[in-house]
Amino acid sequence: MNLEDIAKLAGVSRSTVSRVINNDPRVSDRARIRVQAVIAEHNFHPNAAARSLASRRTRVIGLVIPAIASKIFSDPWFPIVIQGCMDGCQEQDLSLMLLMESETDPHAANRLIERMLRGRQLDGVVLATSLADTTGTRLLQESDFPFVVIGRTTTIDATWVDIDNRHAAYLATQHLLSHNRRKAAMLAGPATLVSSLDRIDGFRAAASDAGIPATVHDADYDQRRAHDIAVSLLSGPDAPDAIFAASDTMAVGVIQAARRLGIEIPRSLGVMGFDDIRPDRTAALGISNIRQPAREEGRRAVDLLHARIADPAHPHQQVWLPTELIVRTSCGYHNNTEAERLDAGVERKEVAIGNLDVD
Amino acid sequence: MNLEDIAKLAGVSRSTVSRVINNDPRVSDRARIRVQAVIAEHNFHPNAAARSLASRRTRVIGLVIPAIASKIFSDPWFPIVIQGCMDGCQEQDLSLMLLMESETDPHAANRLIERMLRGRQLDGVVLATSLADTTGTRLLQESDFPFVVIGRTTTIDATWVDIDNRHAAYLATQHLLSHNRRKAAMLAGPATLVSSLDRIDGFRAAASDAGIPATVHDADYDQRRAHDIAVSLLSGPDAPDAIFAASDTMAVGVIQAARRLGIEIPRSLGVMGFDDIRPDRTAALGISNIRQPAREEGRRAVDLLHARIADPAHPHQQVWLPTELIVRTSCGYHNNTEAERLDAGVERKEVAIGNLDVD
DNA sequence: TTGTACGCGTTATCAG
DNA sequence: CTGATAACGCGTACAA
Repeated sequence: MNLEDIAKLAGVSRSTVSRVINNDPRVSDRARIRVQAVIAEHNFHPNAAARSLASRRTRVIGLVIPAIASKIFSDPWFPIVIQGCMDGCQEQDLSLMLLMESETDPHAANRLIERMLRGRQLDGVVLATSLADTTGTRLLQESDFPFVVIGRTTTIDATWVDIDNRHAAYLATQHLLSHNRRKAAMLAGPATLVSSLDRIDGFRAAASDAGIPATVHDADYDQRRAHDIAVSLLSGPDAPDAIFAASDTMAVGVIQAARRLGIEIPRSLGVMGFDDIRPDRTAALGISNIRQPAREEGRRAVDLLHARIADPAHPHQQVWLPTELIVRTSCGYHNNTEAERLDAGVERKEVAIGNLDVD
Repeated sequence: MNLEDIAKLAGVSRSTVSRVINNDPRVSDRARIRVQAVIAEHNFHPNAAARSLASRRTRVIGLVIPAIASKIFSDPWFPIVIQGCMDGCQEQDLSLMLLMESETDPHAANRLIERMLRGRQLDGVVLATSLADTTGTRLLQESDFPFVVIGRTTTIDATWVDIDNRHAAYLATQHLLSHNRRKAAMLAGPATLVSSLDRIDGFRAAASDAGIPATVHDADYDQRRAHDIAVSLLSGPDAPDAIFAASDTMAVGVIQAARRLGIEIPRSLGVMGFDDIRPDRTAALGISNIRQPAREEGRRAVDLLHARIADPAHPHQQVWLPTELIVRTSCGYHNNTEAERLDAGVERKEVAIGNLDVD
């Protein structure tokens, strides 16, 4: 069943049917109604391939997941971003294709992308995370292929959506150090991500402004590595009494380490997290952190991409999404009101008692 | 740039170029080499839409995520399955499209799928989880549209890949009850999933065979709900001394509850989990559980689908993937060797017994 | 082994 | 507002 068949049944030409399907206003109500009836009756759906062959549009966009993110895949952030992208696609009536770099063969990714681009399978792509190394992005840019990055770009002009990681990390660190801490450490994500660098930046600036010595350690967004590094730091000489983990996952690792070593949180050690993707968990552990609108990041990225596909000549847009400092108890108790609520053991919204159940 | 252009440059006809691209053996080496050179030189990639319009194949498959799974999305199982599907696609040179049911509008999903099917965007779909209610699947079946389910089907004949949830749950429960327990409870996933029902089945059978009273409670794969239910059970009269959580996430909720109530694990309470997607976490908490090959489930599903697309007439295939009982410490200490290792605080490998190789 | 010619199902252009 | 008709880029019988 195709346009021609529908046209015959409705007693009109193929063109008219096409116009009805594409909501072209130049159709009489009479014809439109007849055609719509036939379409509904036969549950007709136009052939996508023929459509995109003729229109040069596929209404499919890709979500490119860098190999590094495949670790992050087990991190809660990523699935939520996917969900956000799907939200956006649903709103814009687009389809979402998943493109993942192979962990083994780094070239496979570029070949895949190239095939997608030049084969015109996709109208555009969302890059799931902004990499410090933008050689991959260059290909897209030179081909004038529409793309949007989740995370700001540093070396090229592009359309992106991001949170202000530097500022957020600054505020987080400021809060972390607000209880007479002497020495700070940060467990950071991989330096290949712009977001990691920004968070490190914010941390360093805040520590410096507070006049507190600080060190940074790459824990690769891994709970276990965070745990191990924390154990090593906390049991070594001149141990830090404040640790900023660049993700909640890593913060949990720190808490596990503290427990193992019998270090009391927040009295002897302040811990700050990042993400708050699963508030139930972080709340249960009392982890103070920065809340990041992961789902909204995905949604907005798709929005921006859709706009960019519609008008590739439009200047690049940059969107900052807000974050929120969530104060719980892992950095210290902050006022009487809170302490009272805690003592009363009432249903604590964002406030948790010092009972740090390990994840 | 298209086939015609390449043909001209190579001094052959369009057909020959097409043959080269599709690895048709009926091409002279001389022509093949010339064509391949031109293709490489111009970095040519055939237009996907034109290809699928002519060949009636898209080389794209869909991964259908039921609305219920959107909660599961934050559960580690799901992202890993996606990864597995991508592995499979990479091997078979397919693309993966994500189809998610809307959480709000249940009909939107069917419309989406219908559009995909009848619009011939997809060669087939993988259904991410087997639902007890198969009305959605009927549509696919009646349309003779190739599909594979992750999770066995109960009311229809279909191709699927699954683990033996019932048997695994039976063994898990058996192990859980192997330390003089008096009363068992299970925190189950939603009854809309076949896997939930199977696990409940296995649990009930094992408890019954052991002559131990047992209750089942729906905790919806949610850590918080599991925690709350566990608190209520454990602080009520006639509290259970053995709890089987149908996911590790829920097991963590139980452990949190036990901690809060000062109940010692495993002495006063045995806890059993399921999944072992993140062995680092479960190992850190000492959770005994069933290990499920999530990534492999995704990969195999794609394999099966690919085969089914190639030969739709082939009888349905059913694949059982093996699980593994992972014994840690949350159900009790099992022998001196292990107890010693634990006391010595050495790195405990996991001890696996009853290795269930089914397949 | 190679080339010709037609068909795949739409969209888009243009004349009416 | 409507209907021919020409692309769109490729696969594939069929003929050579």
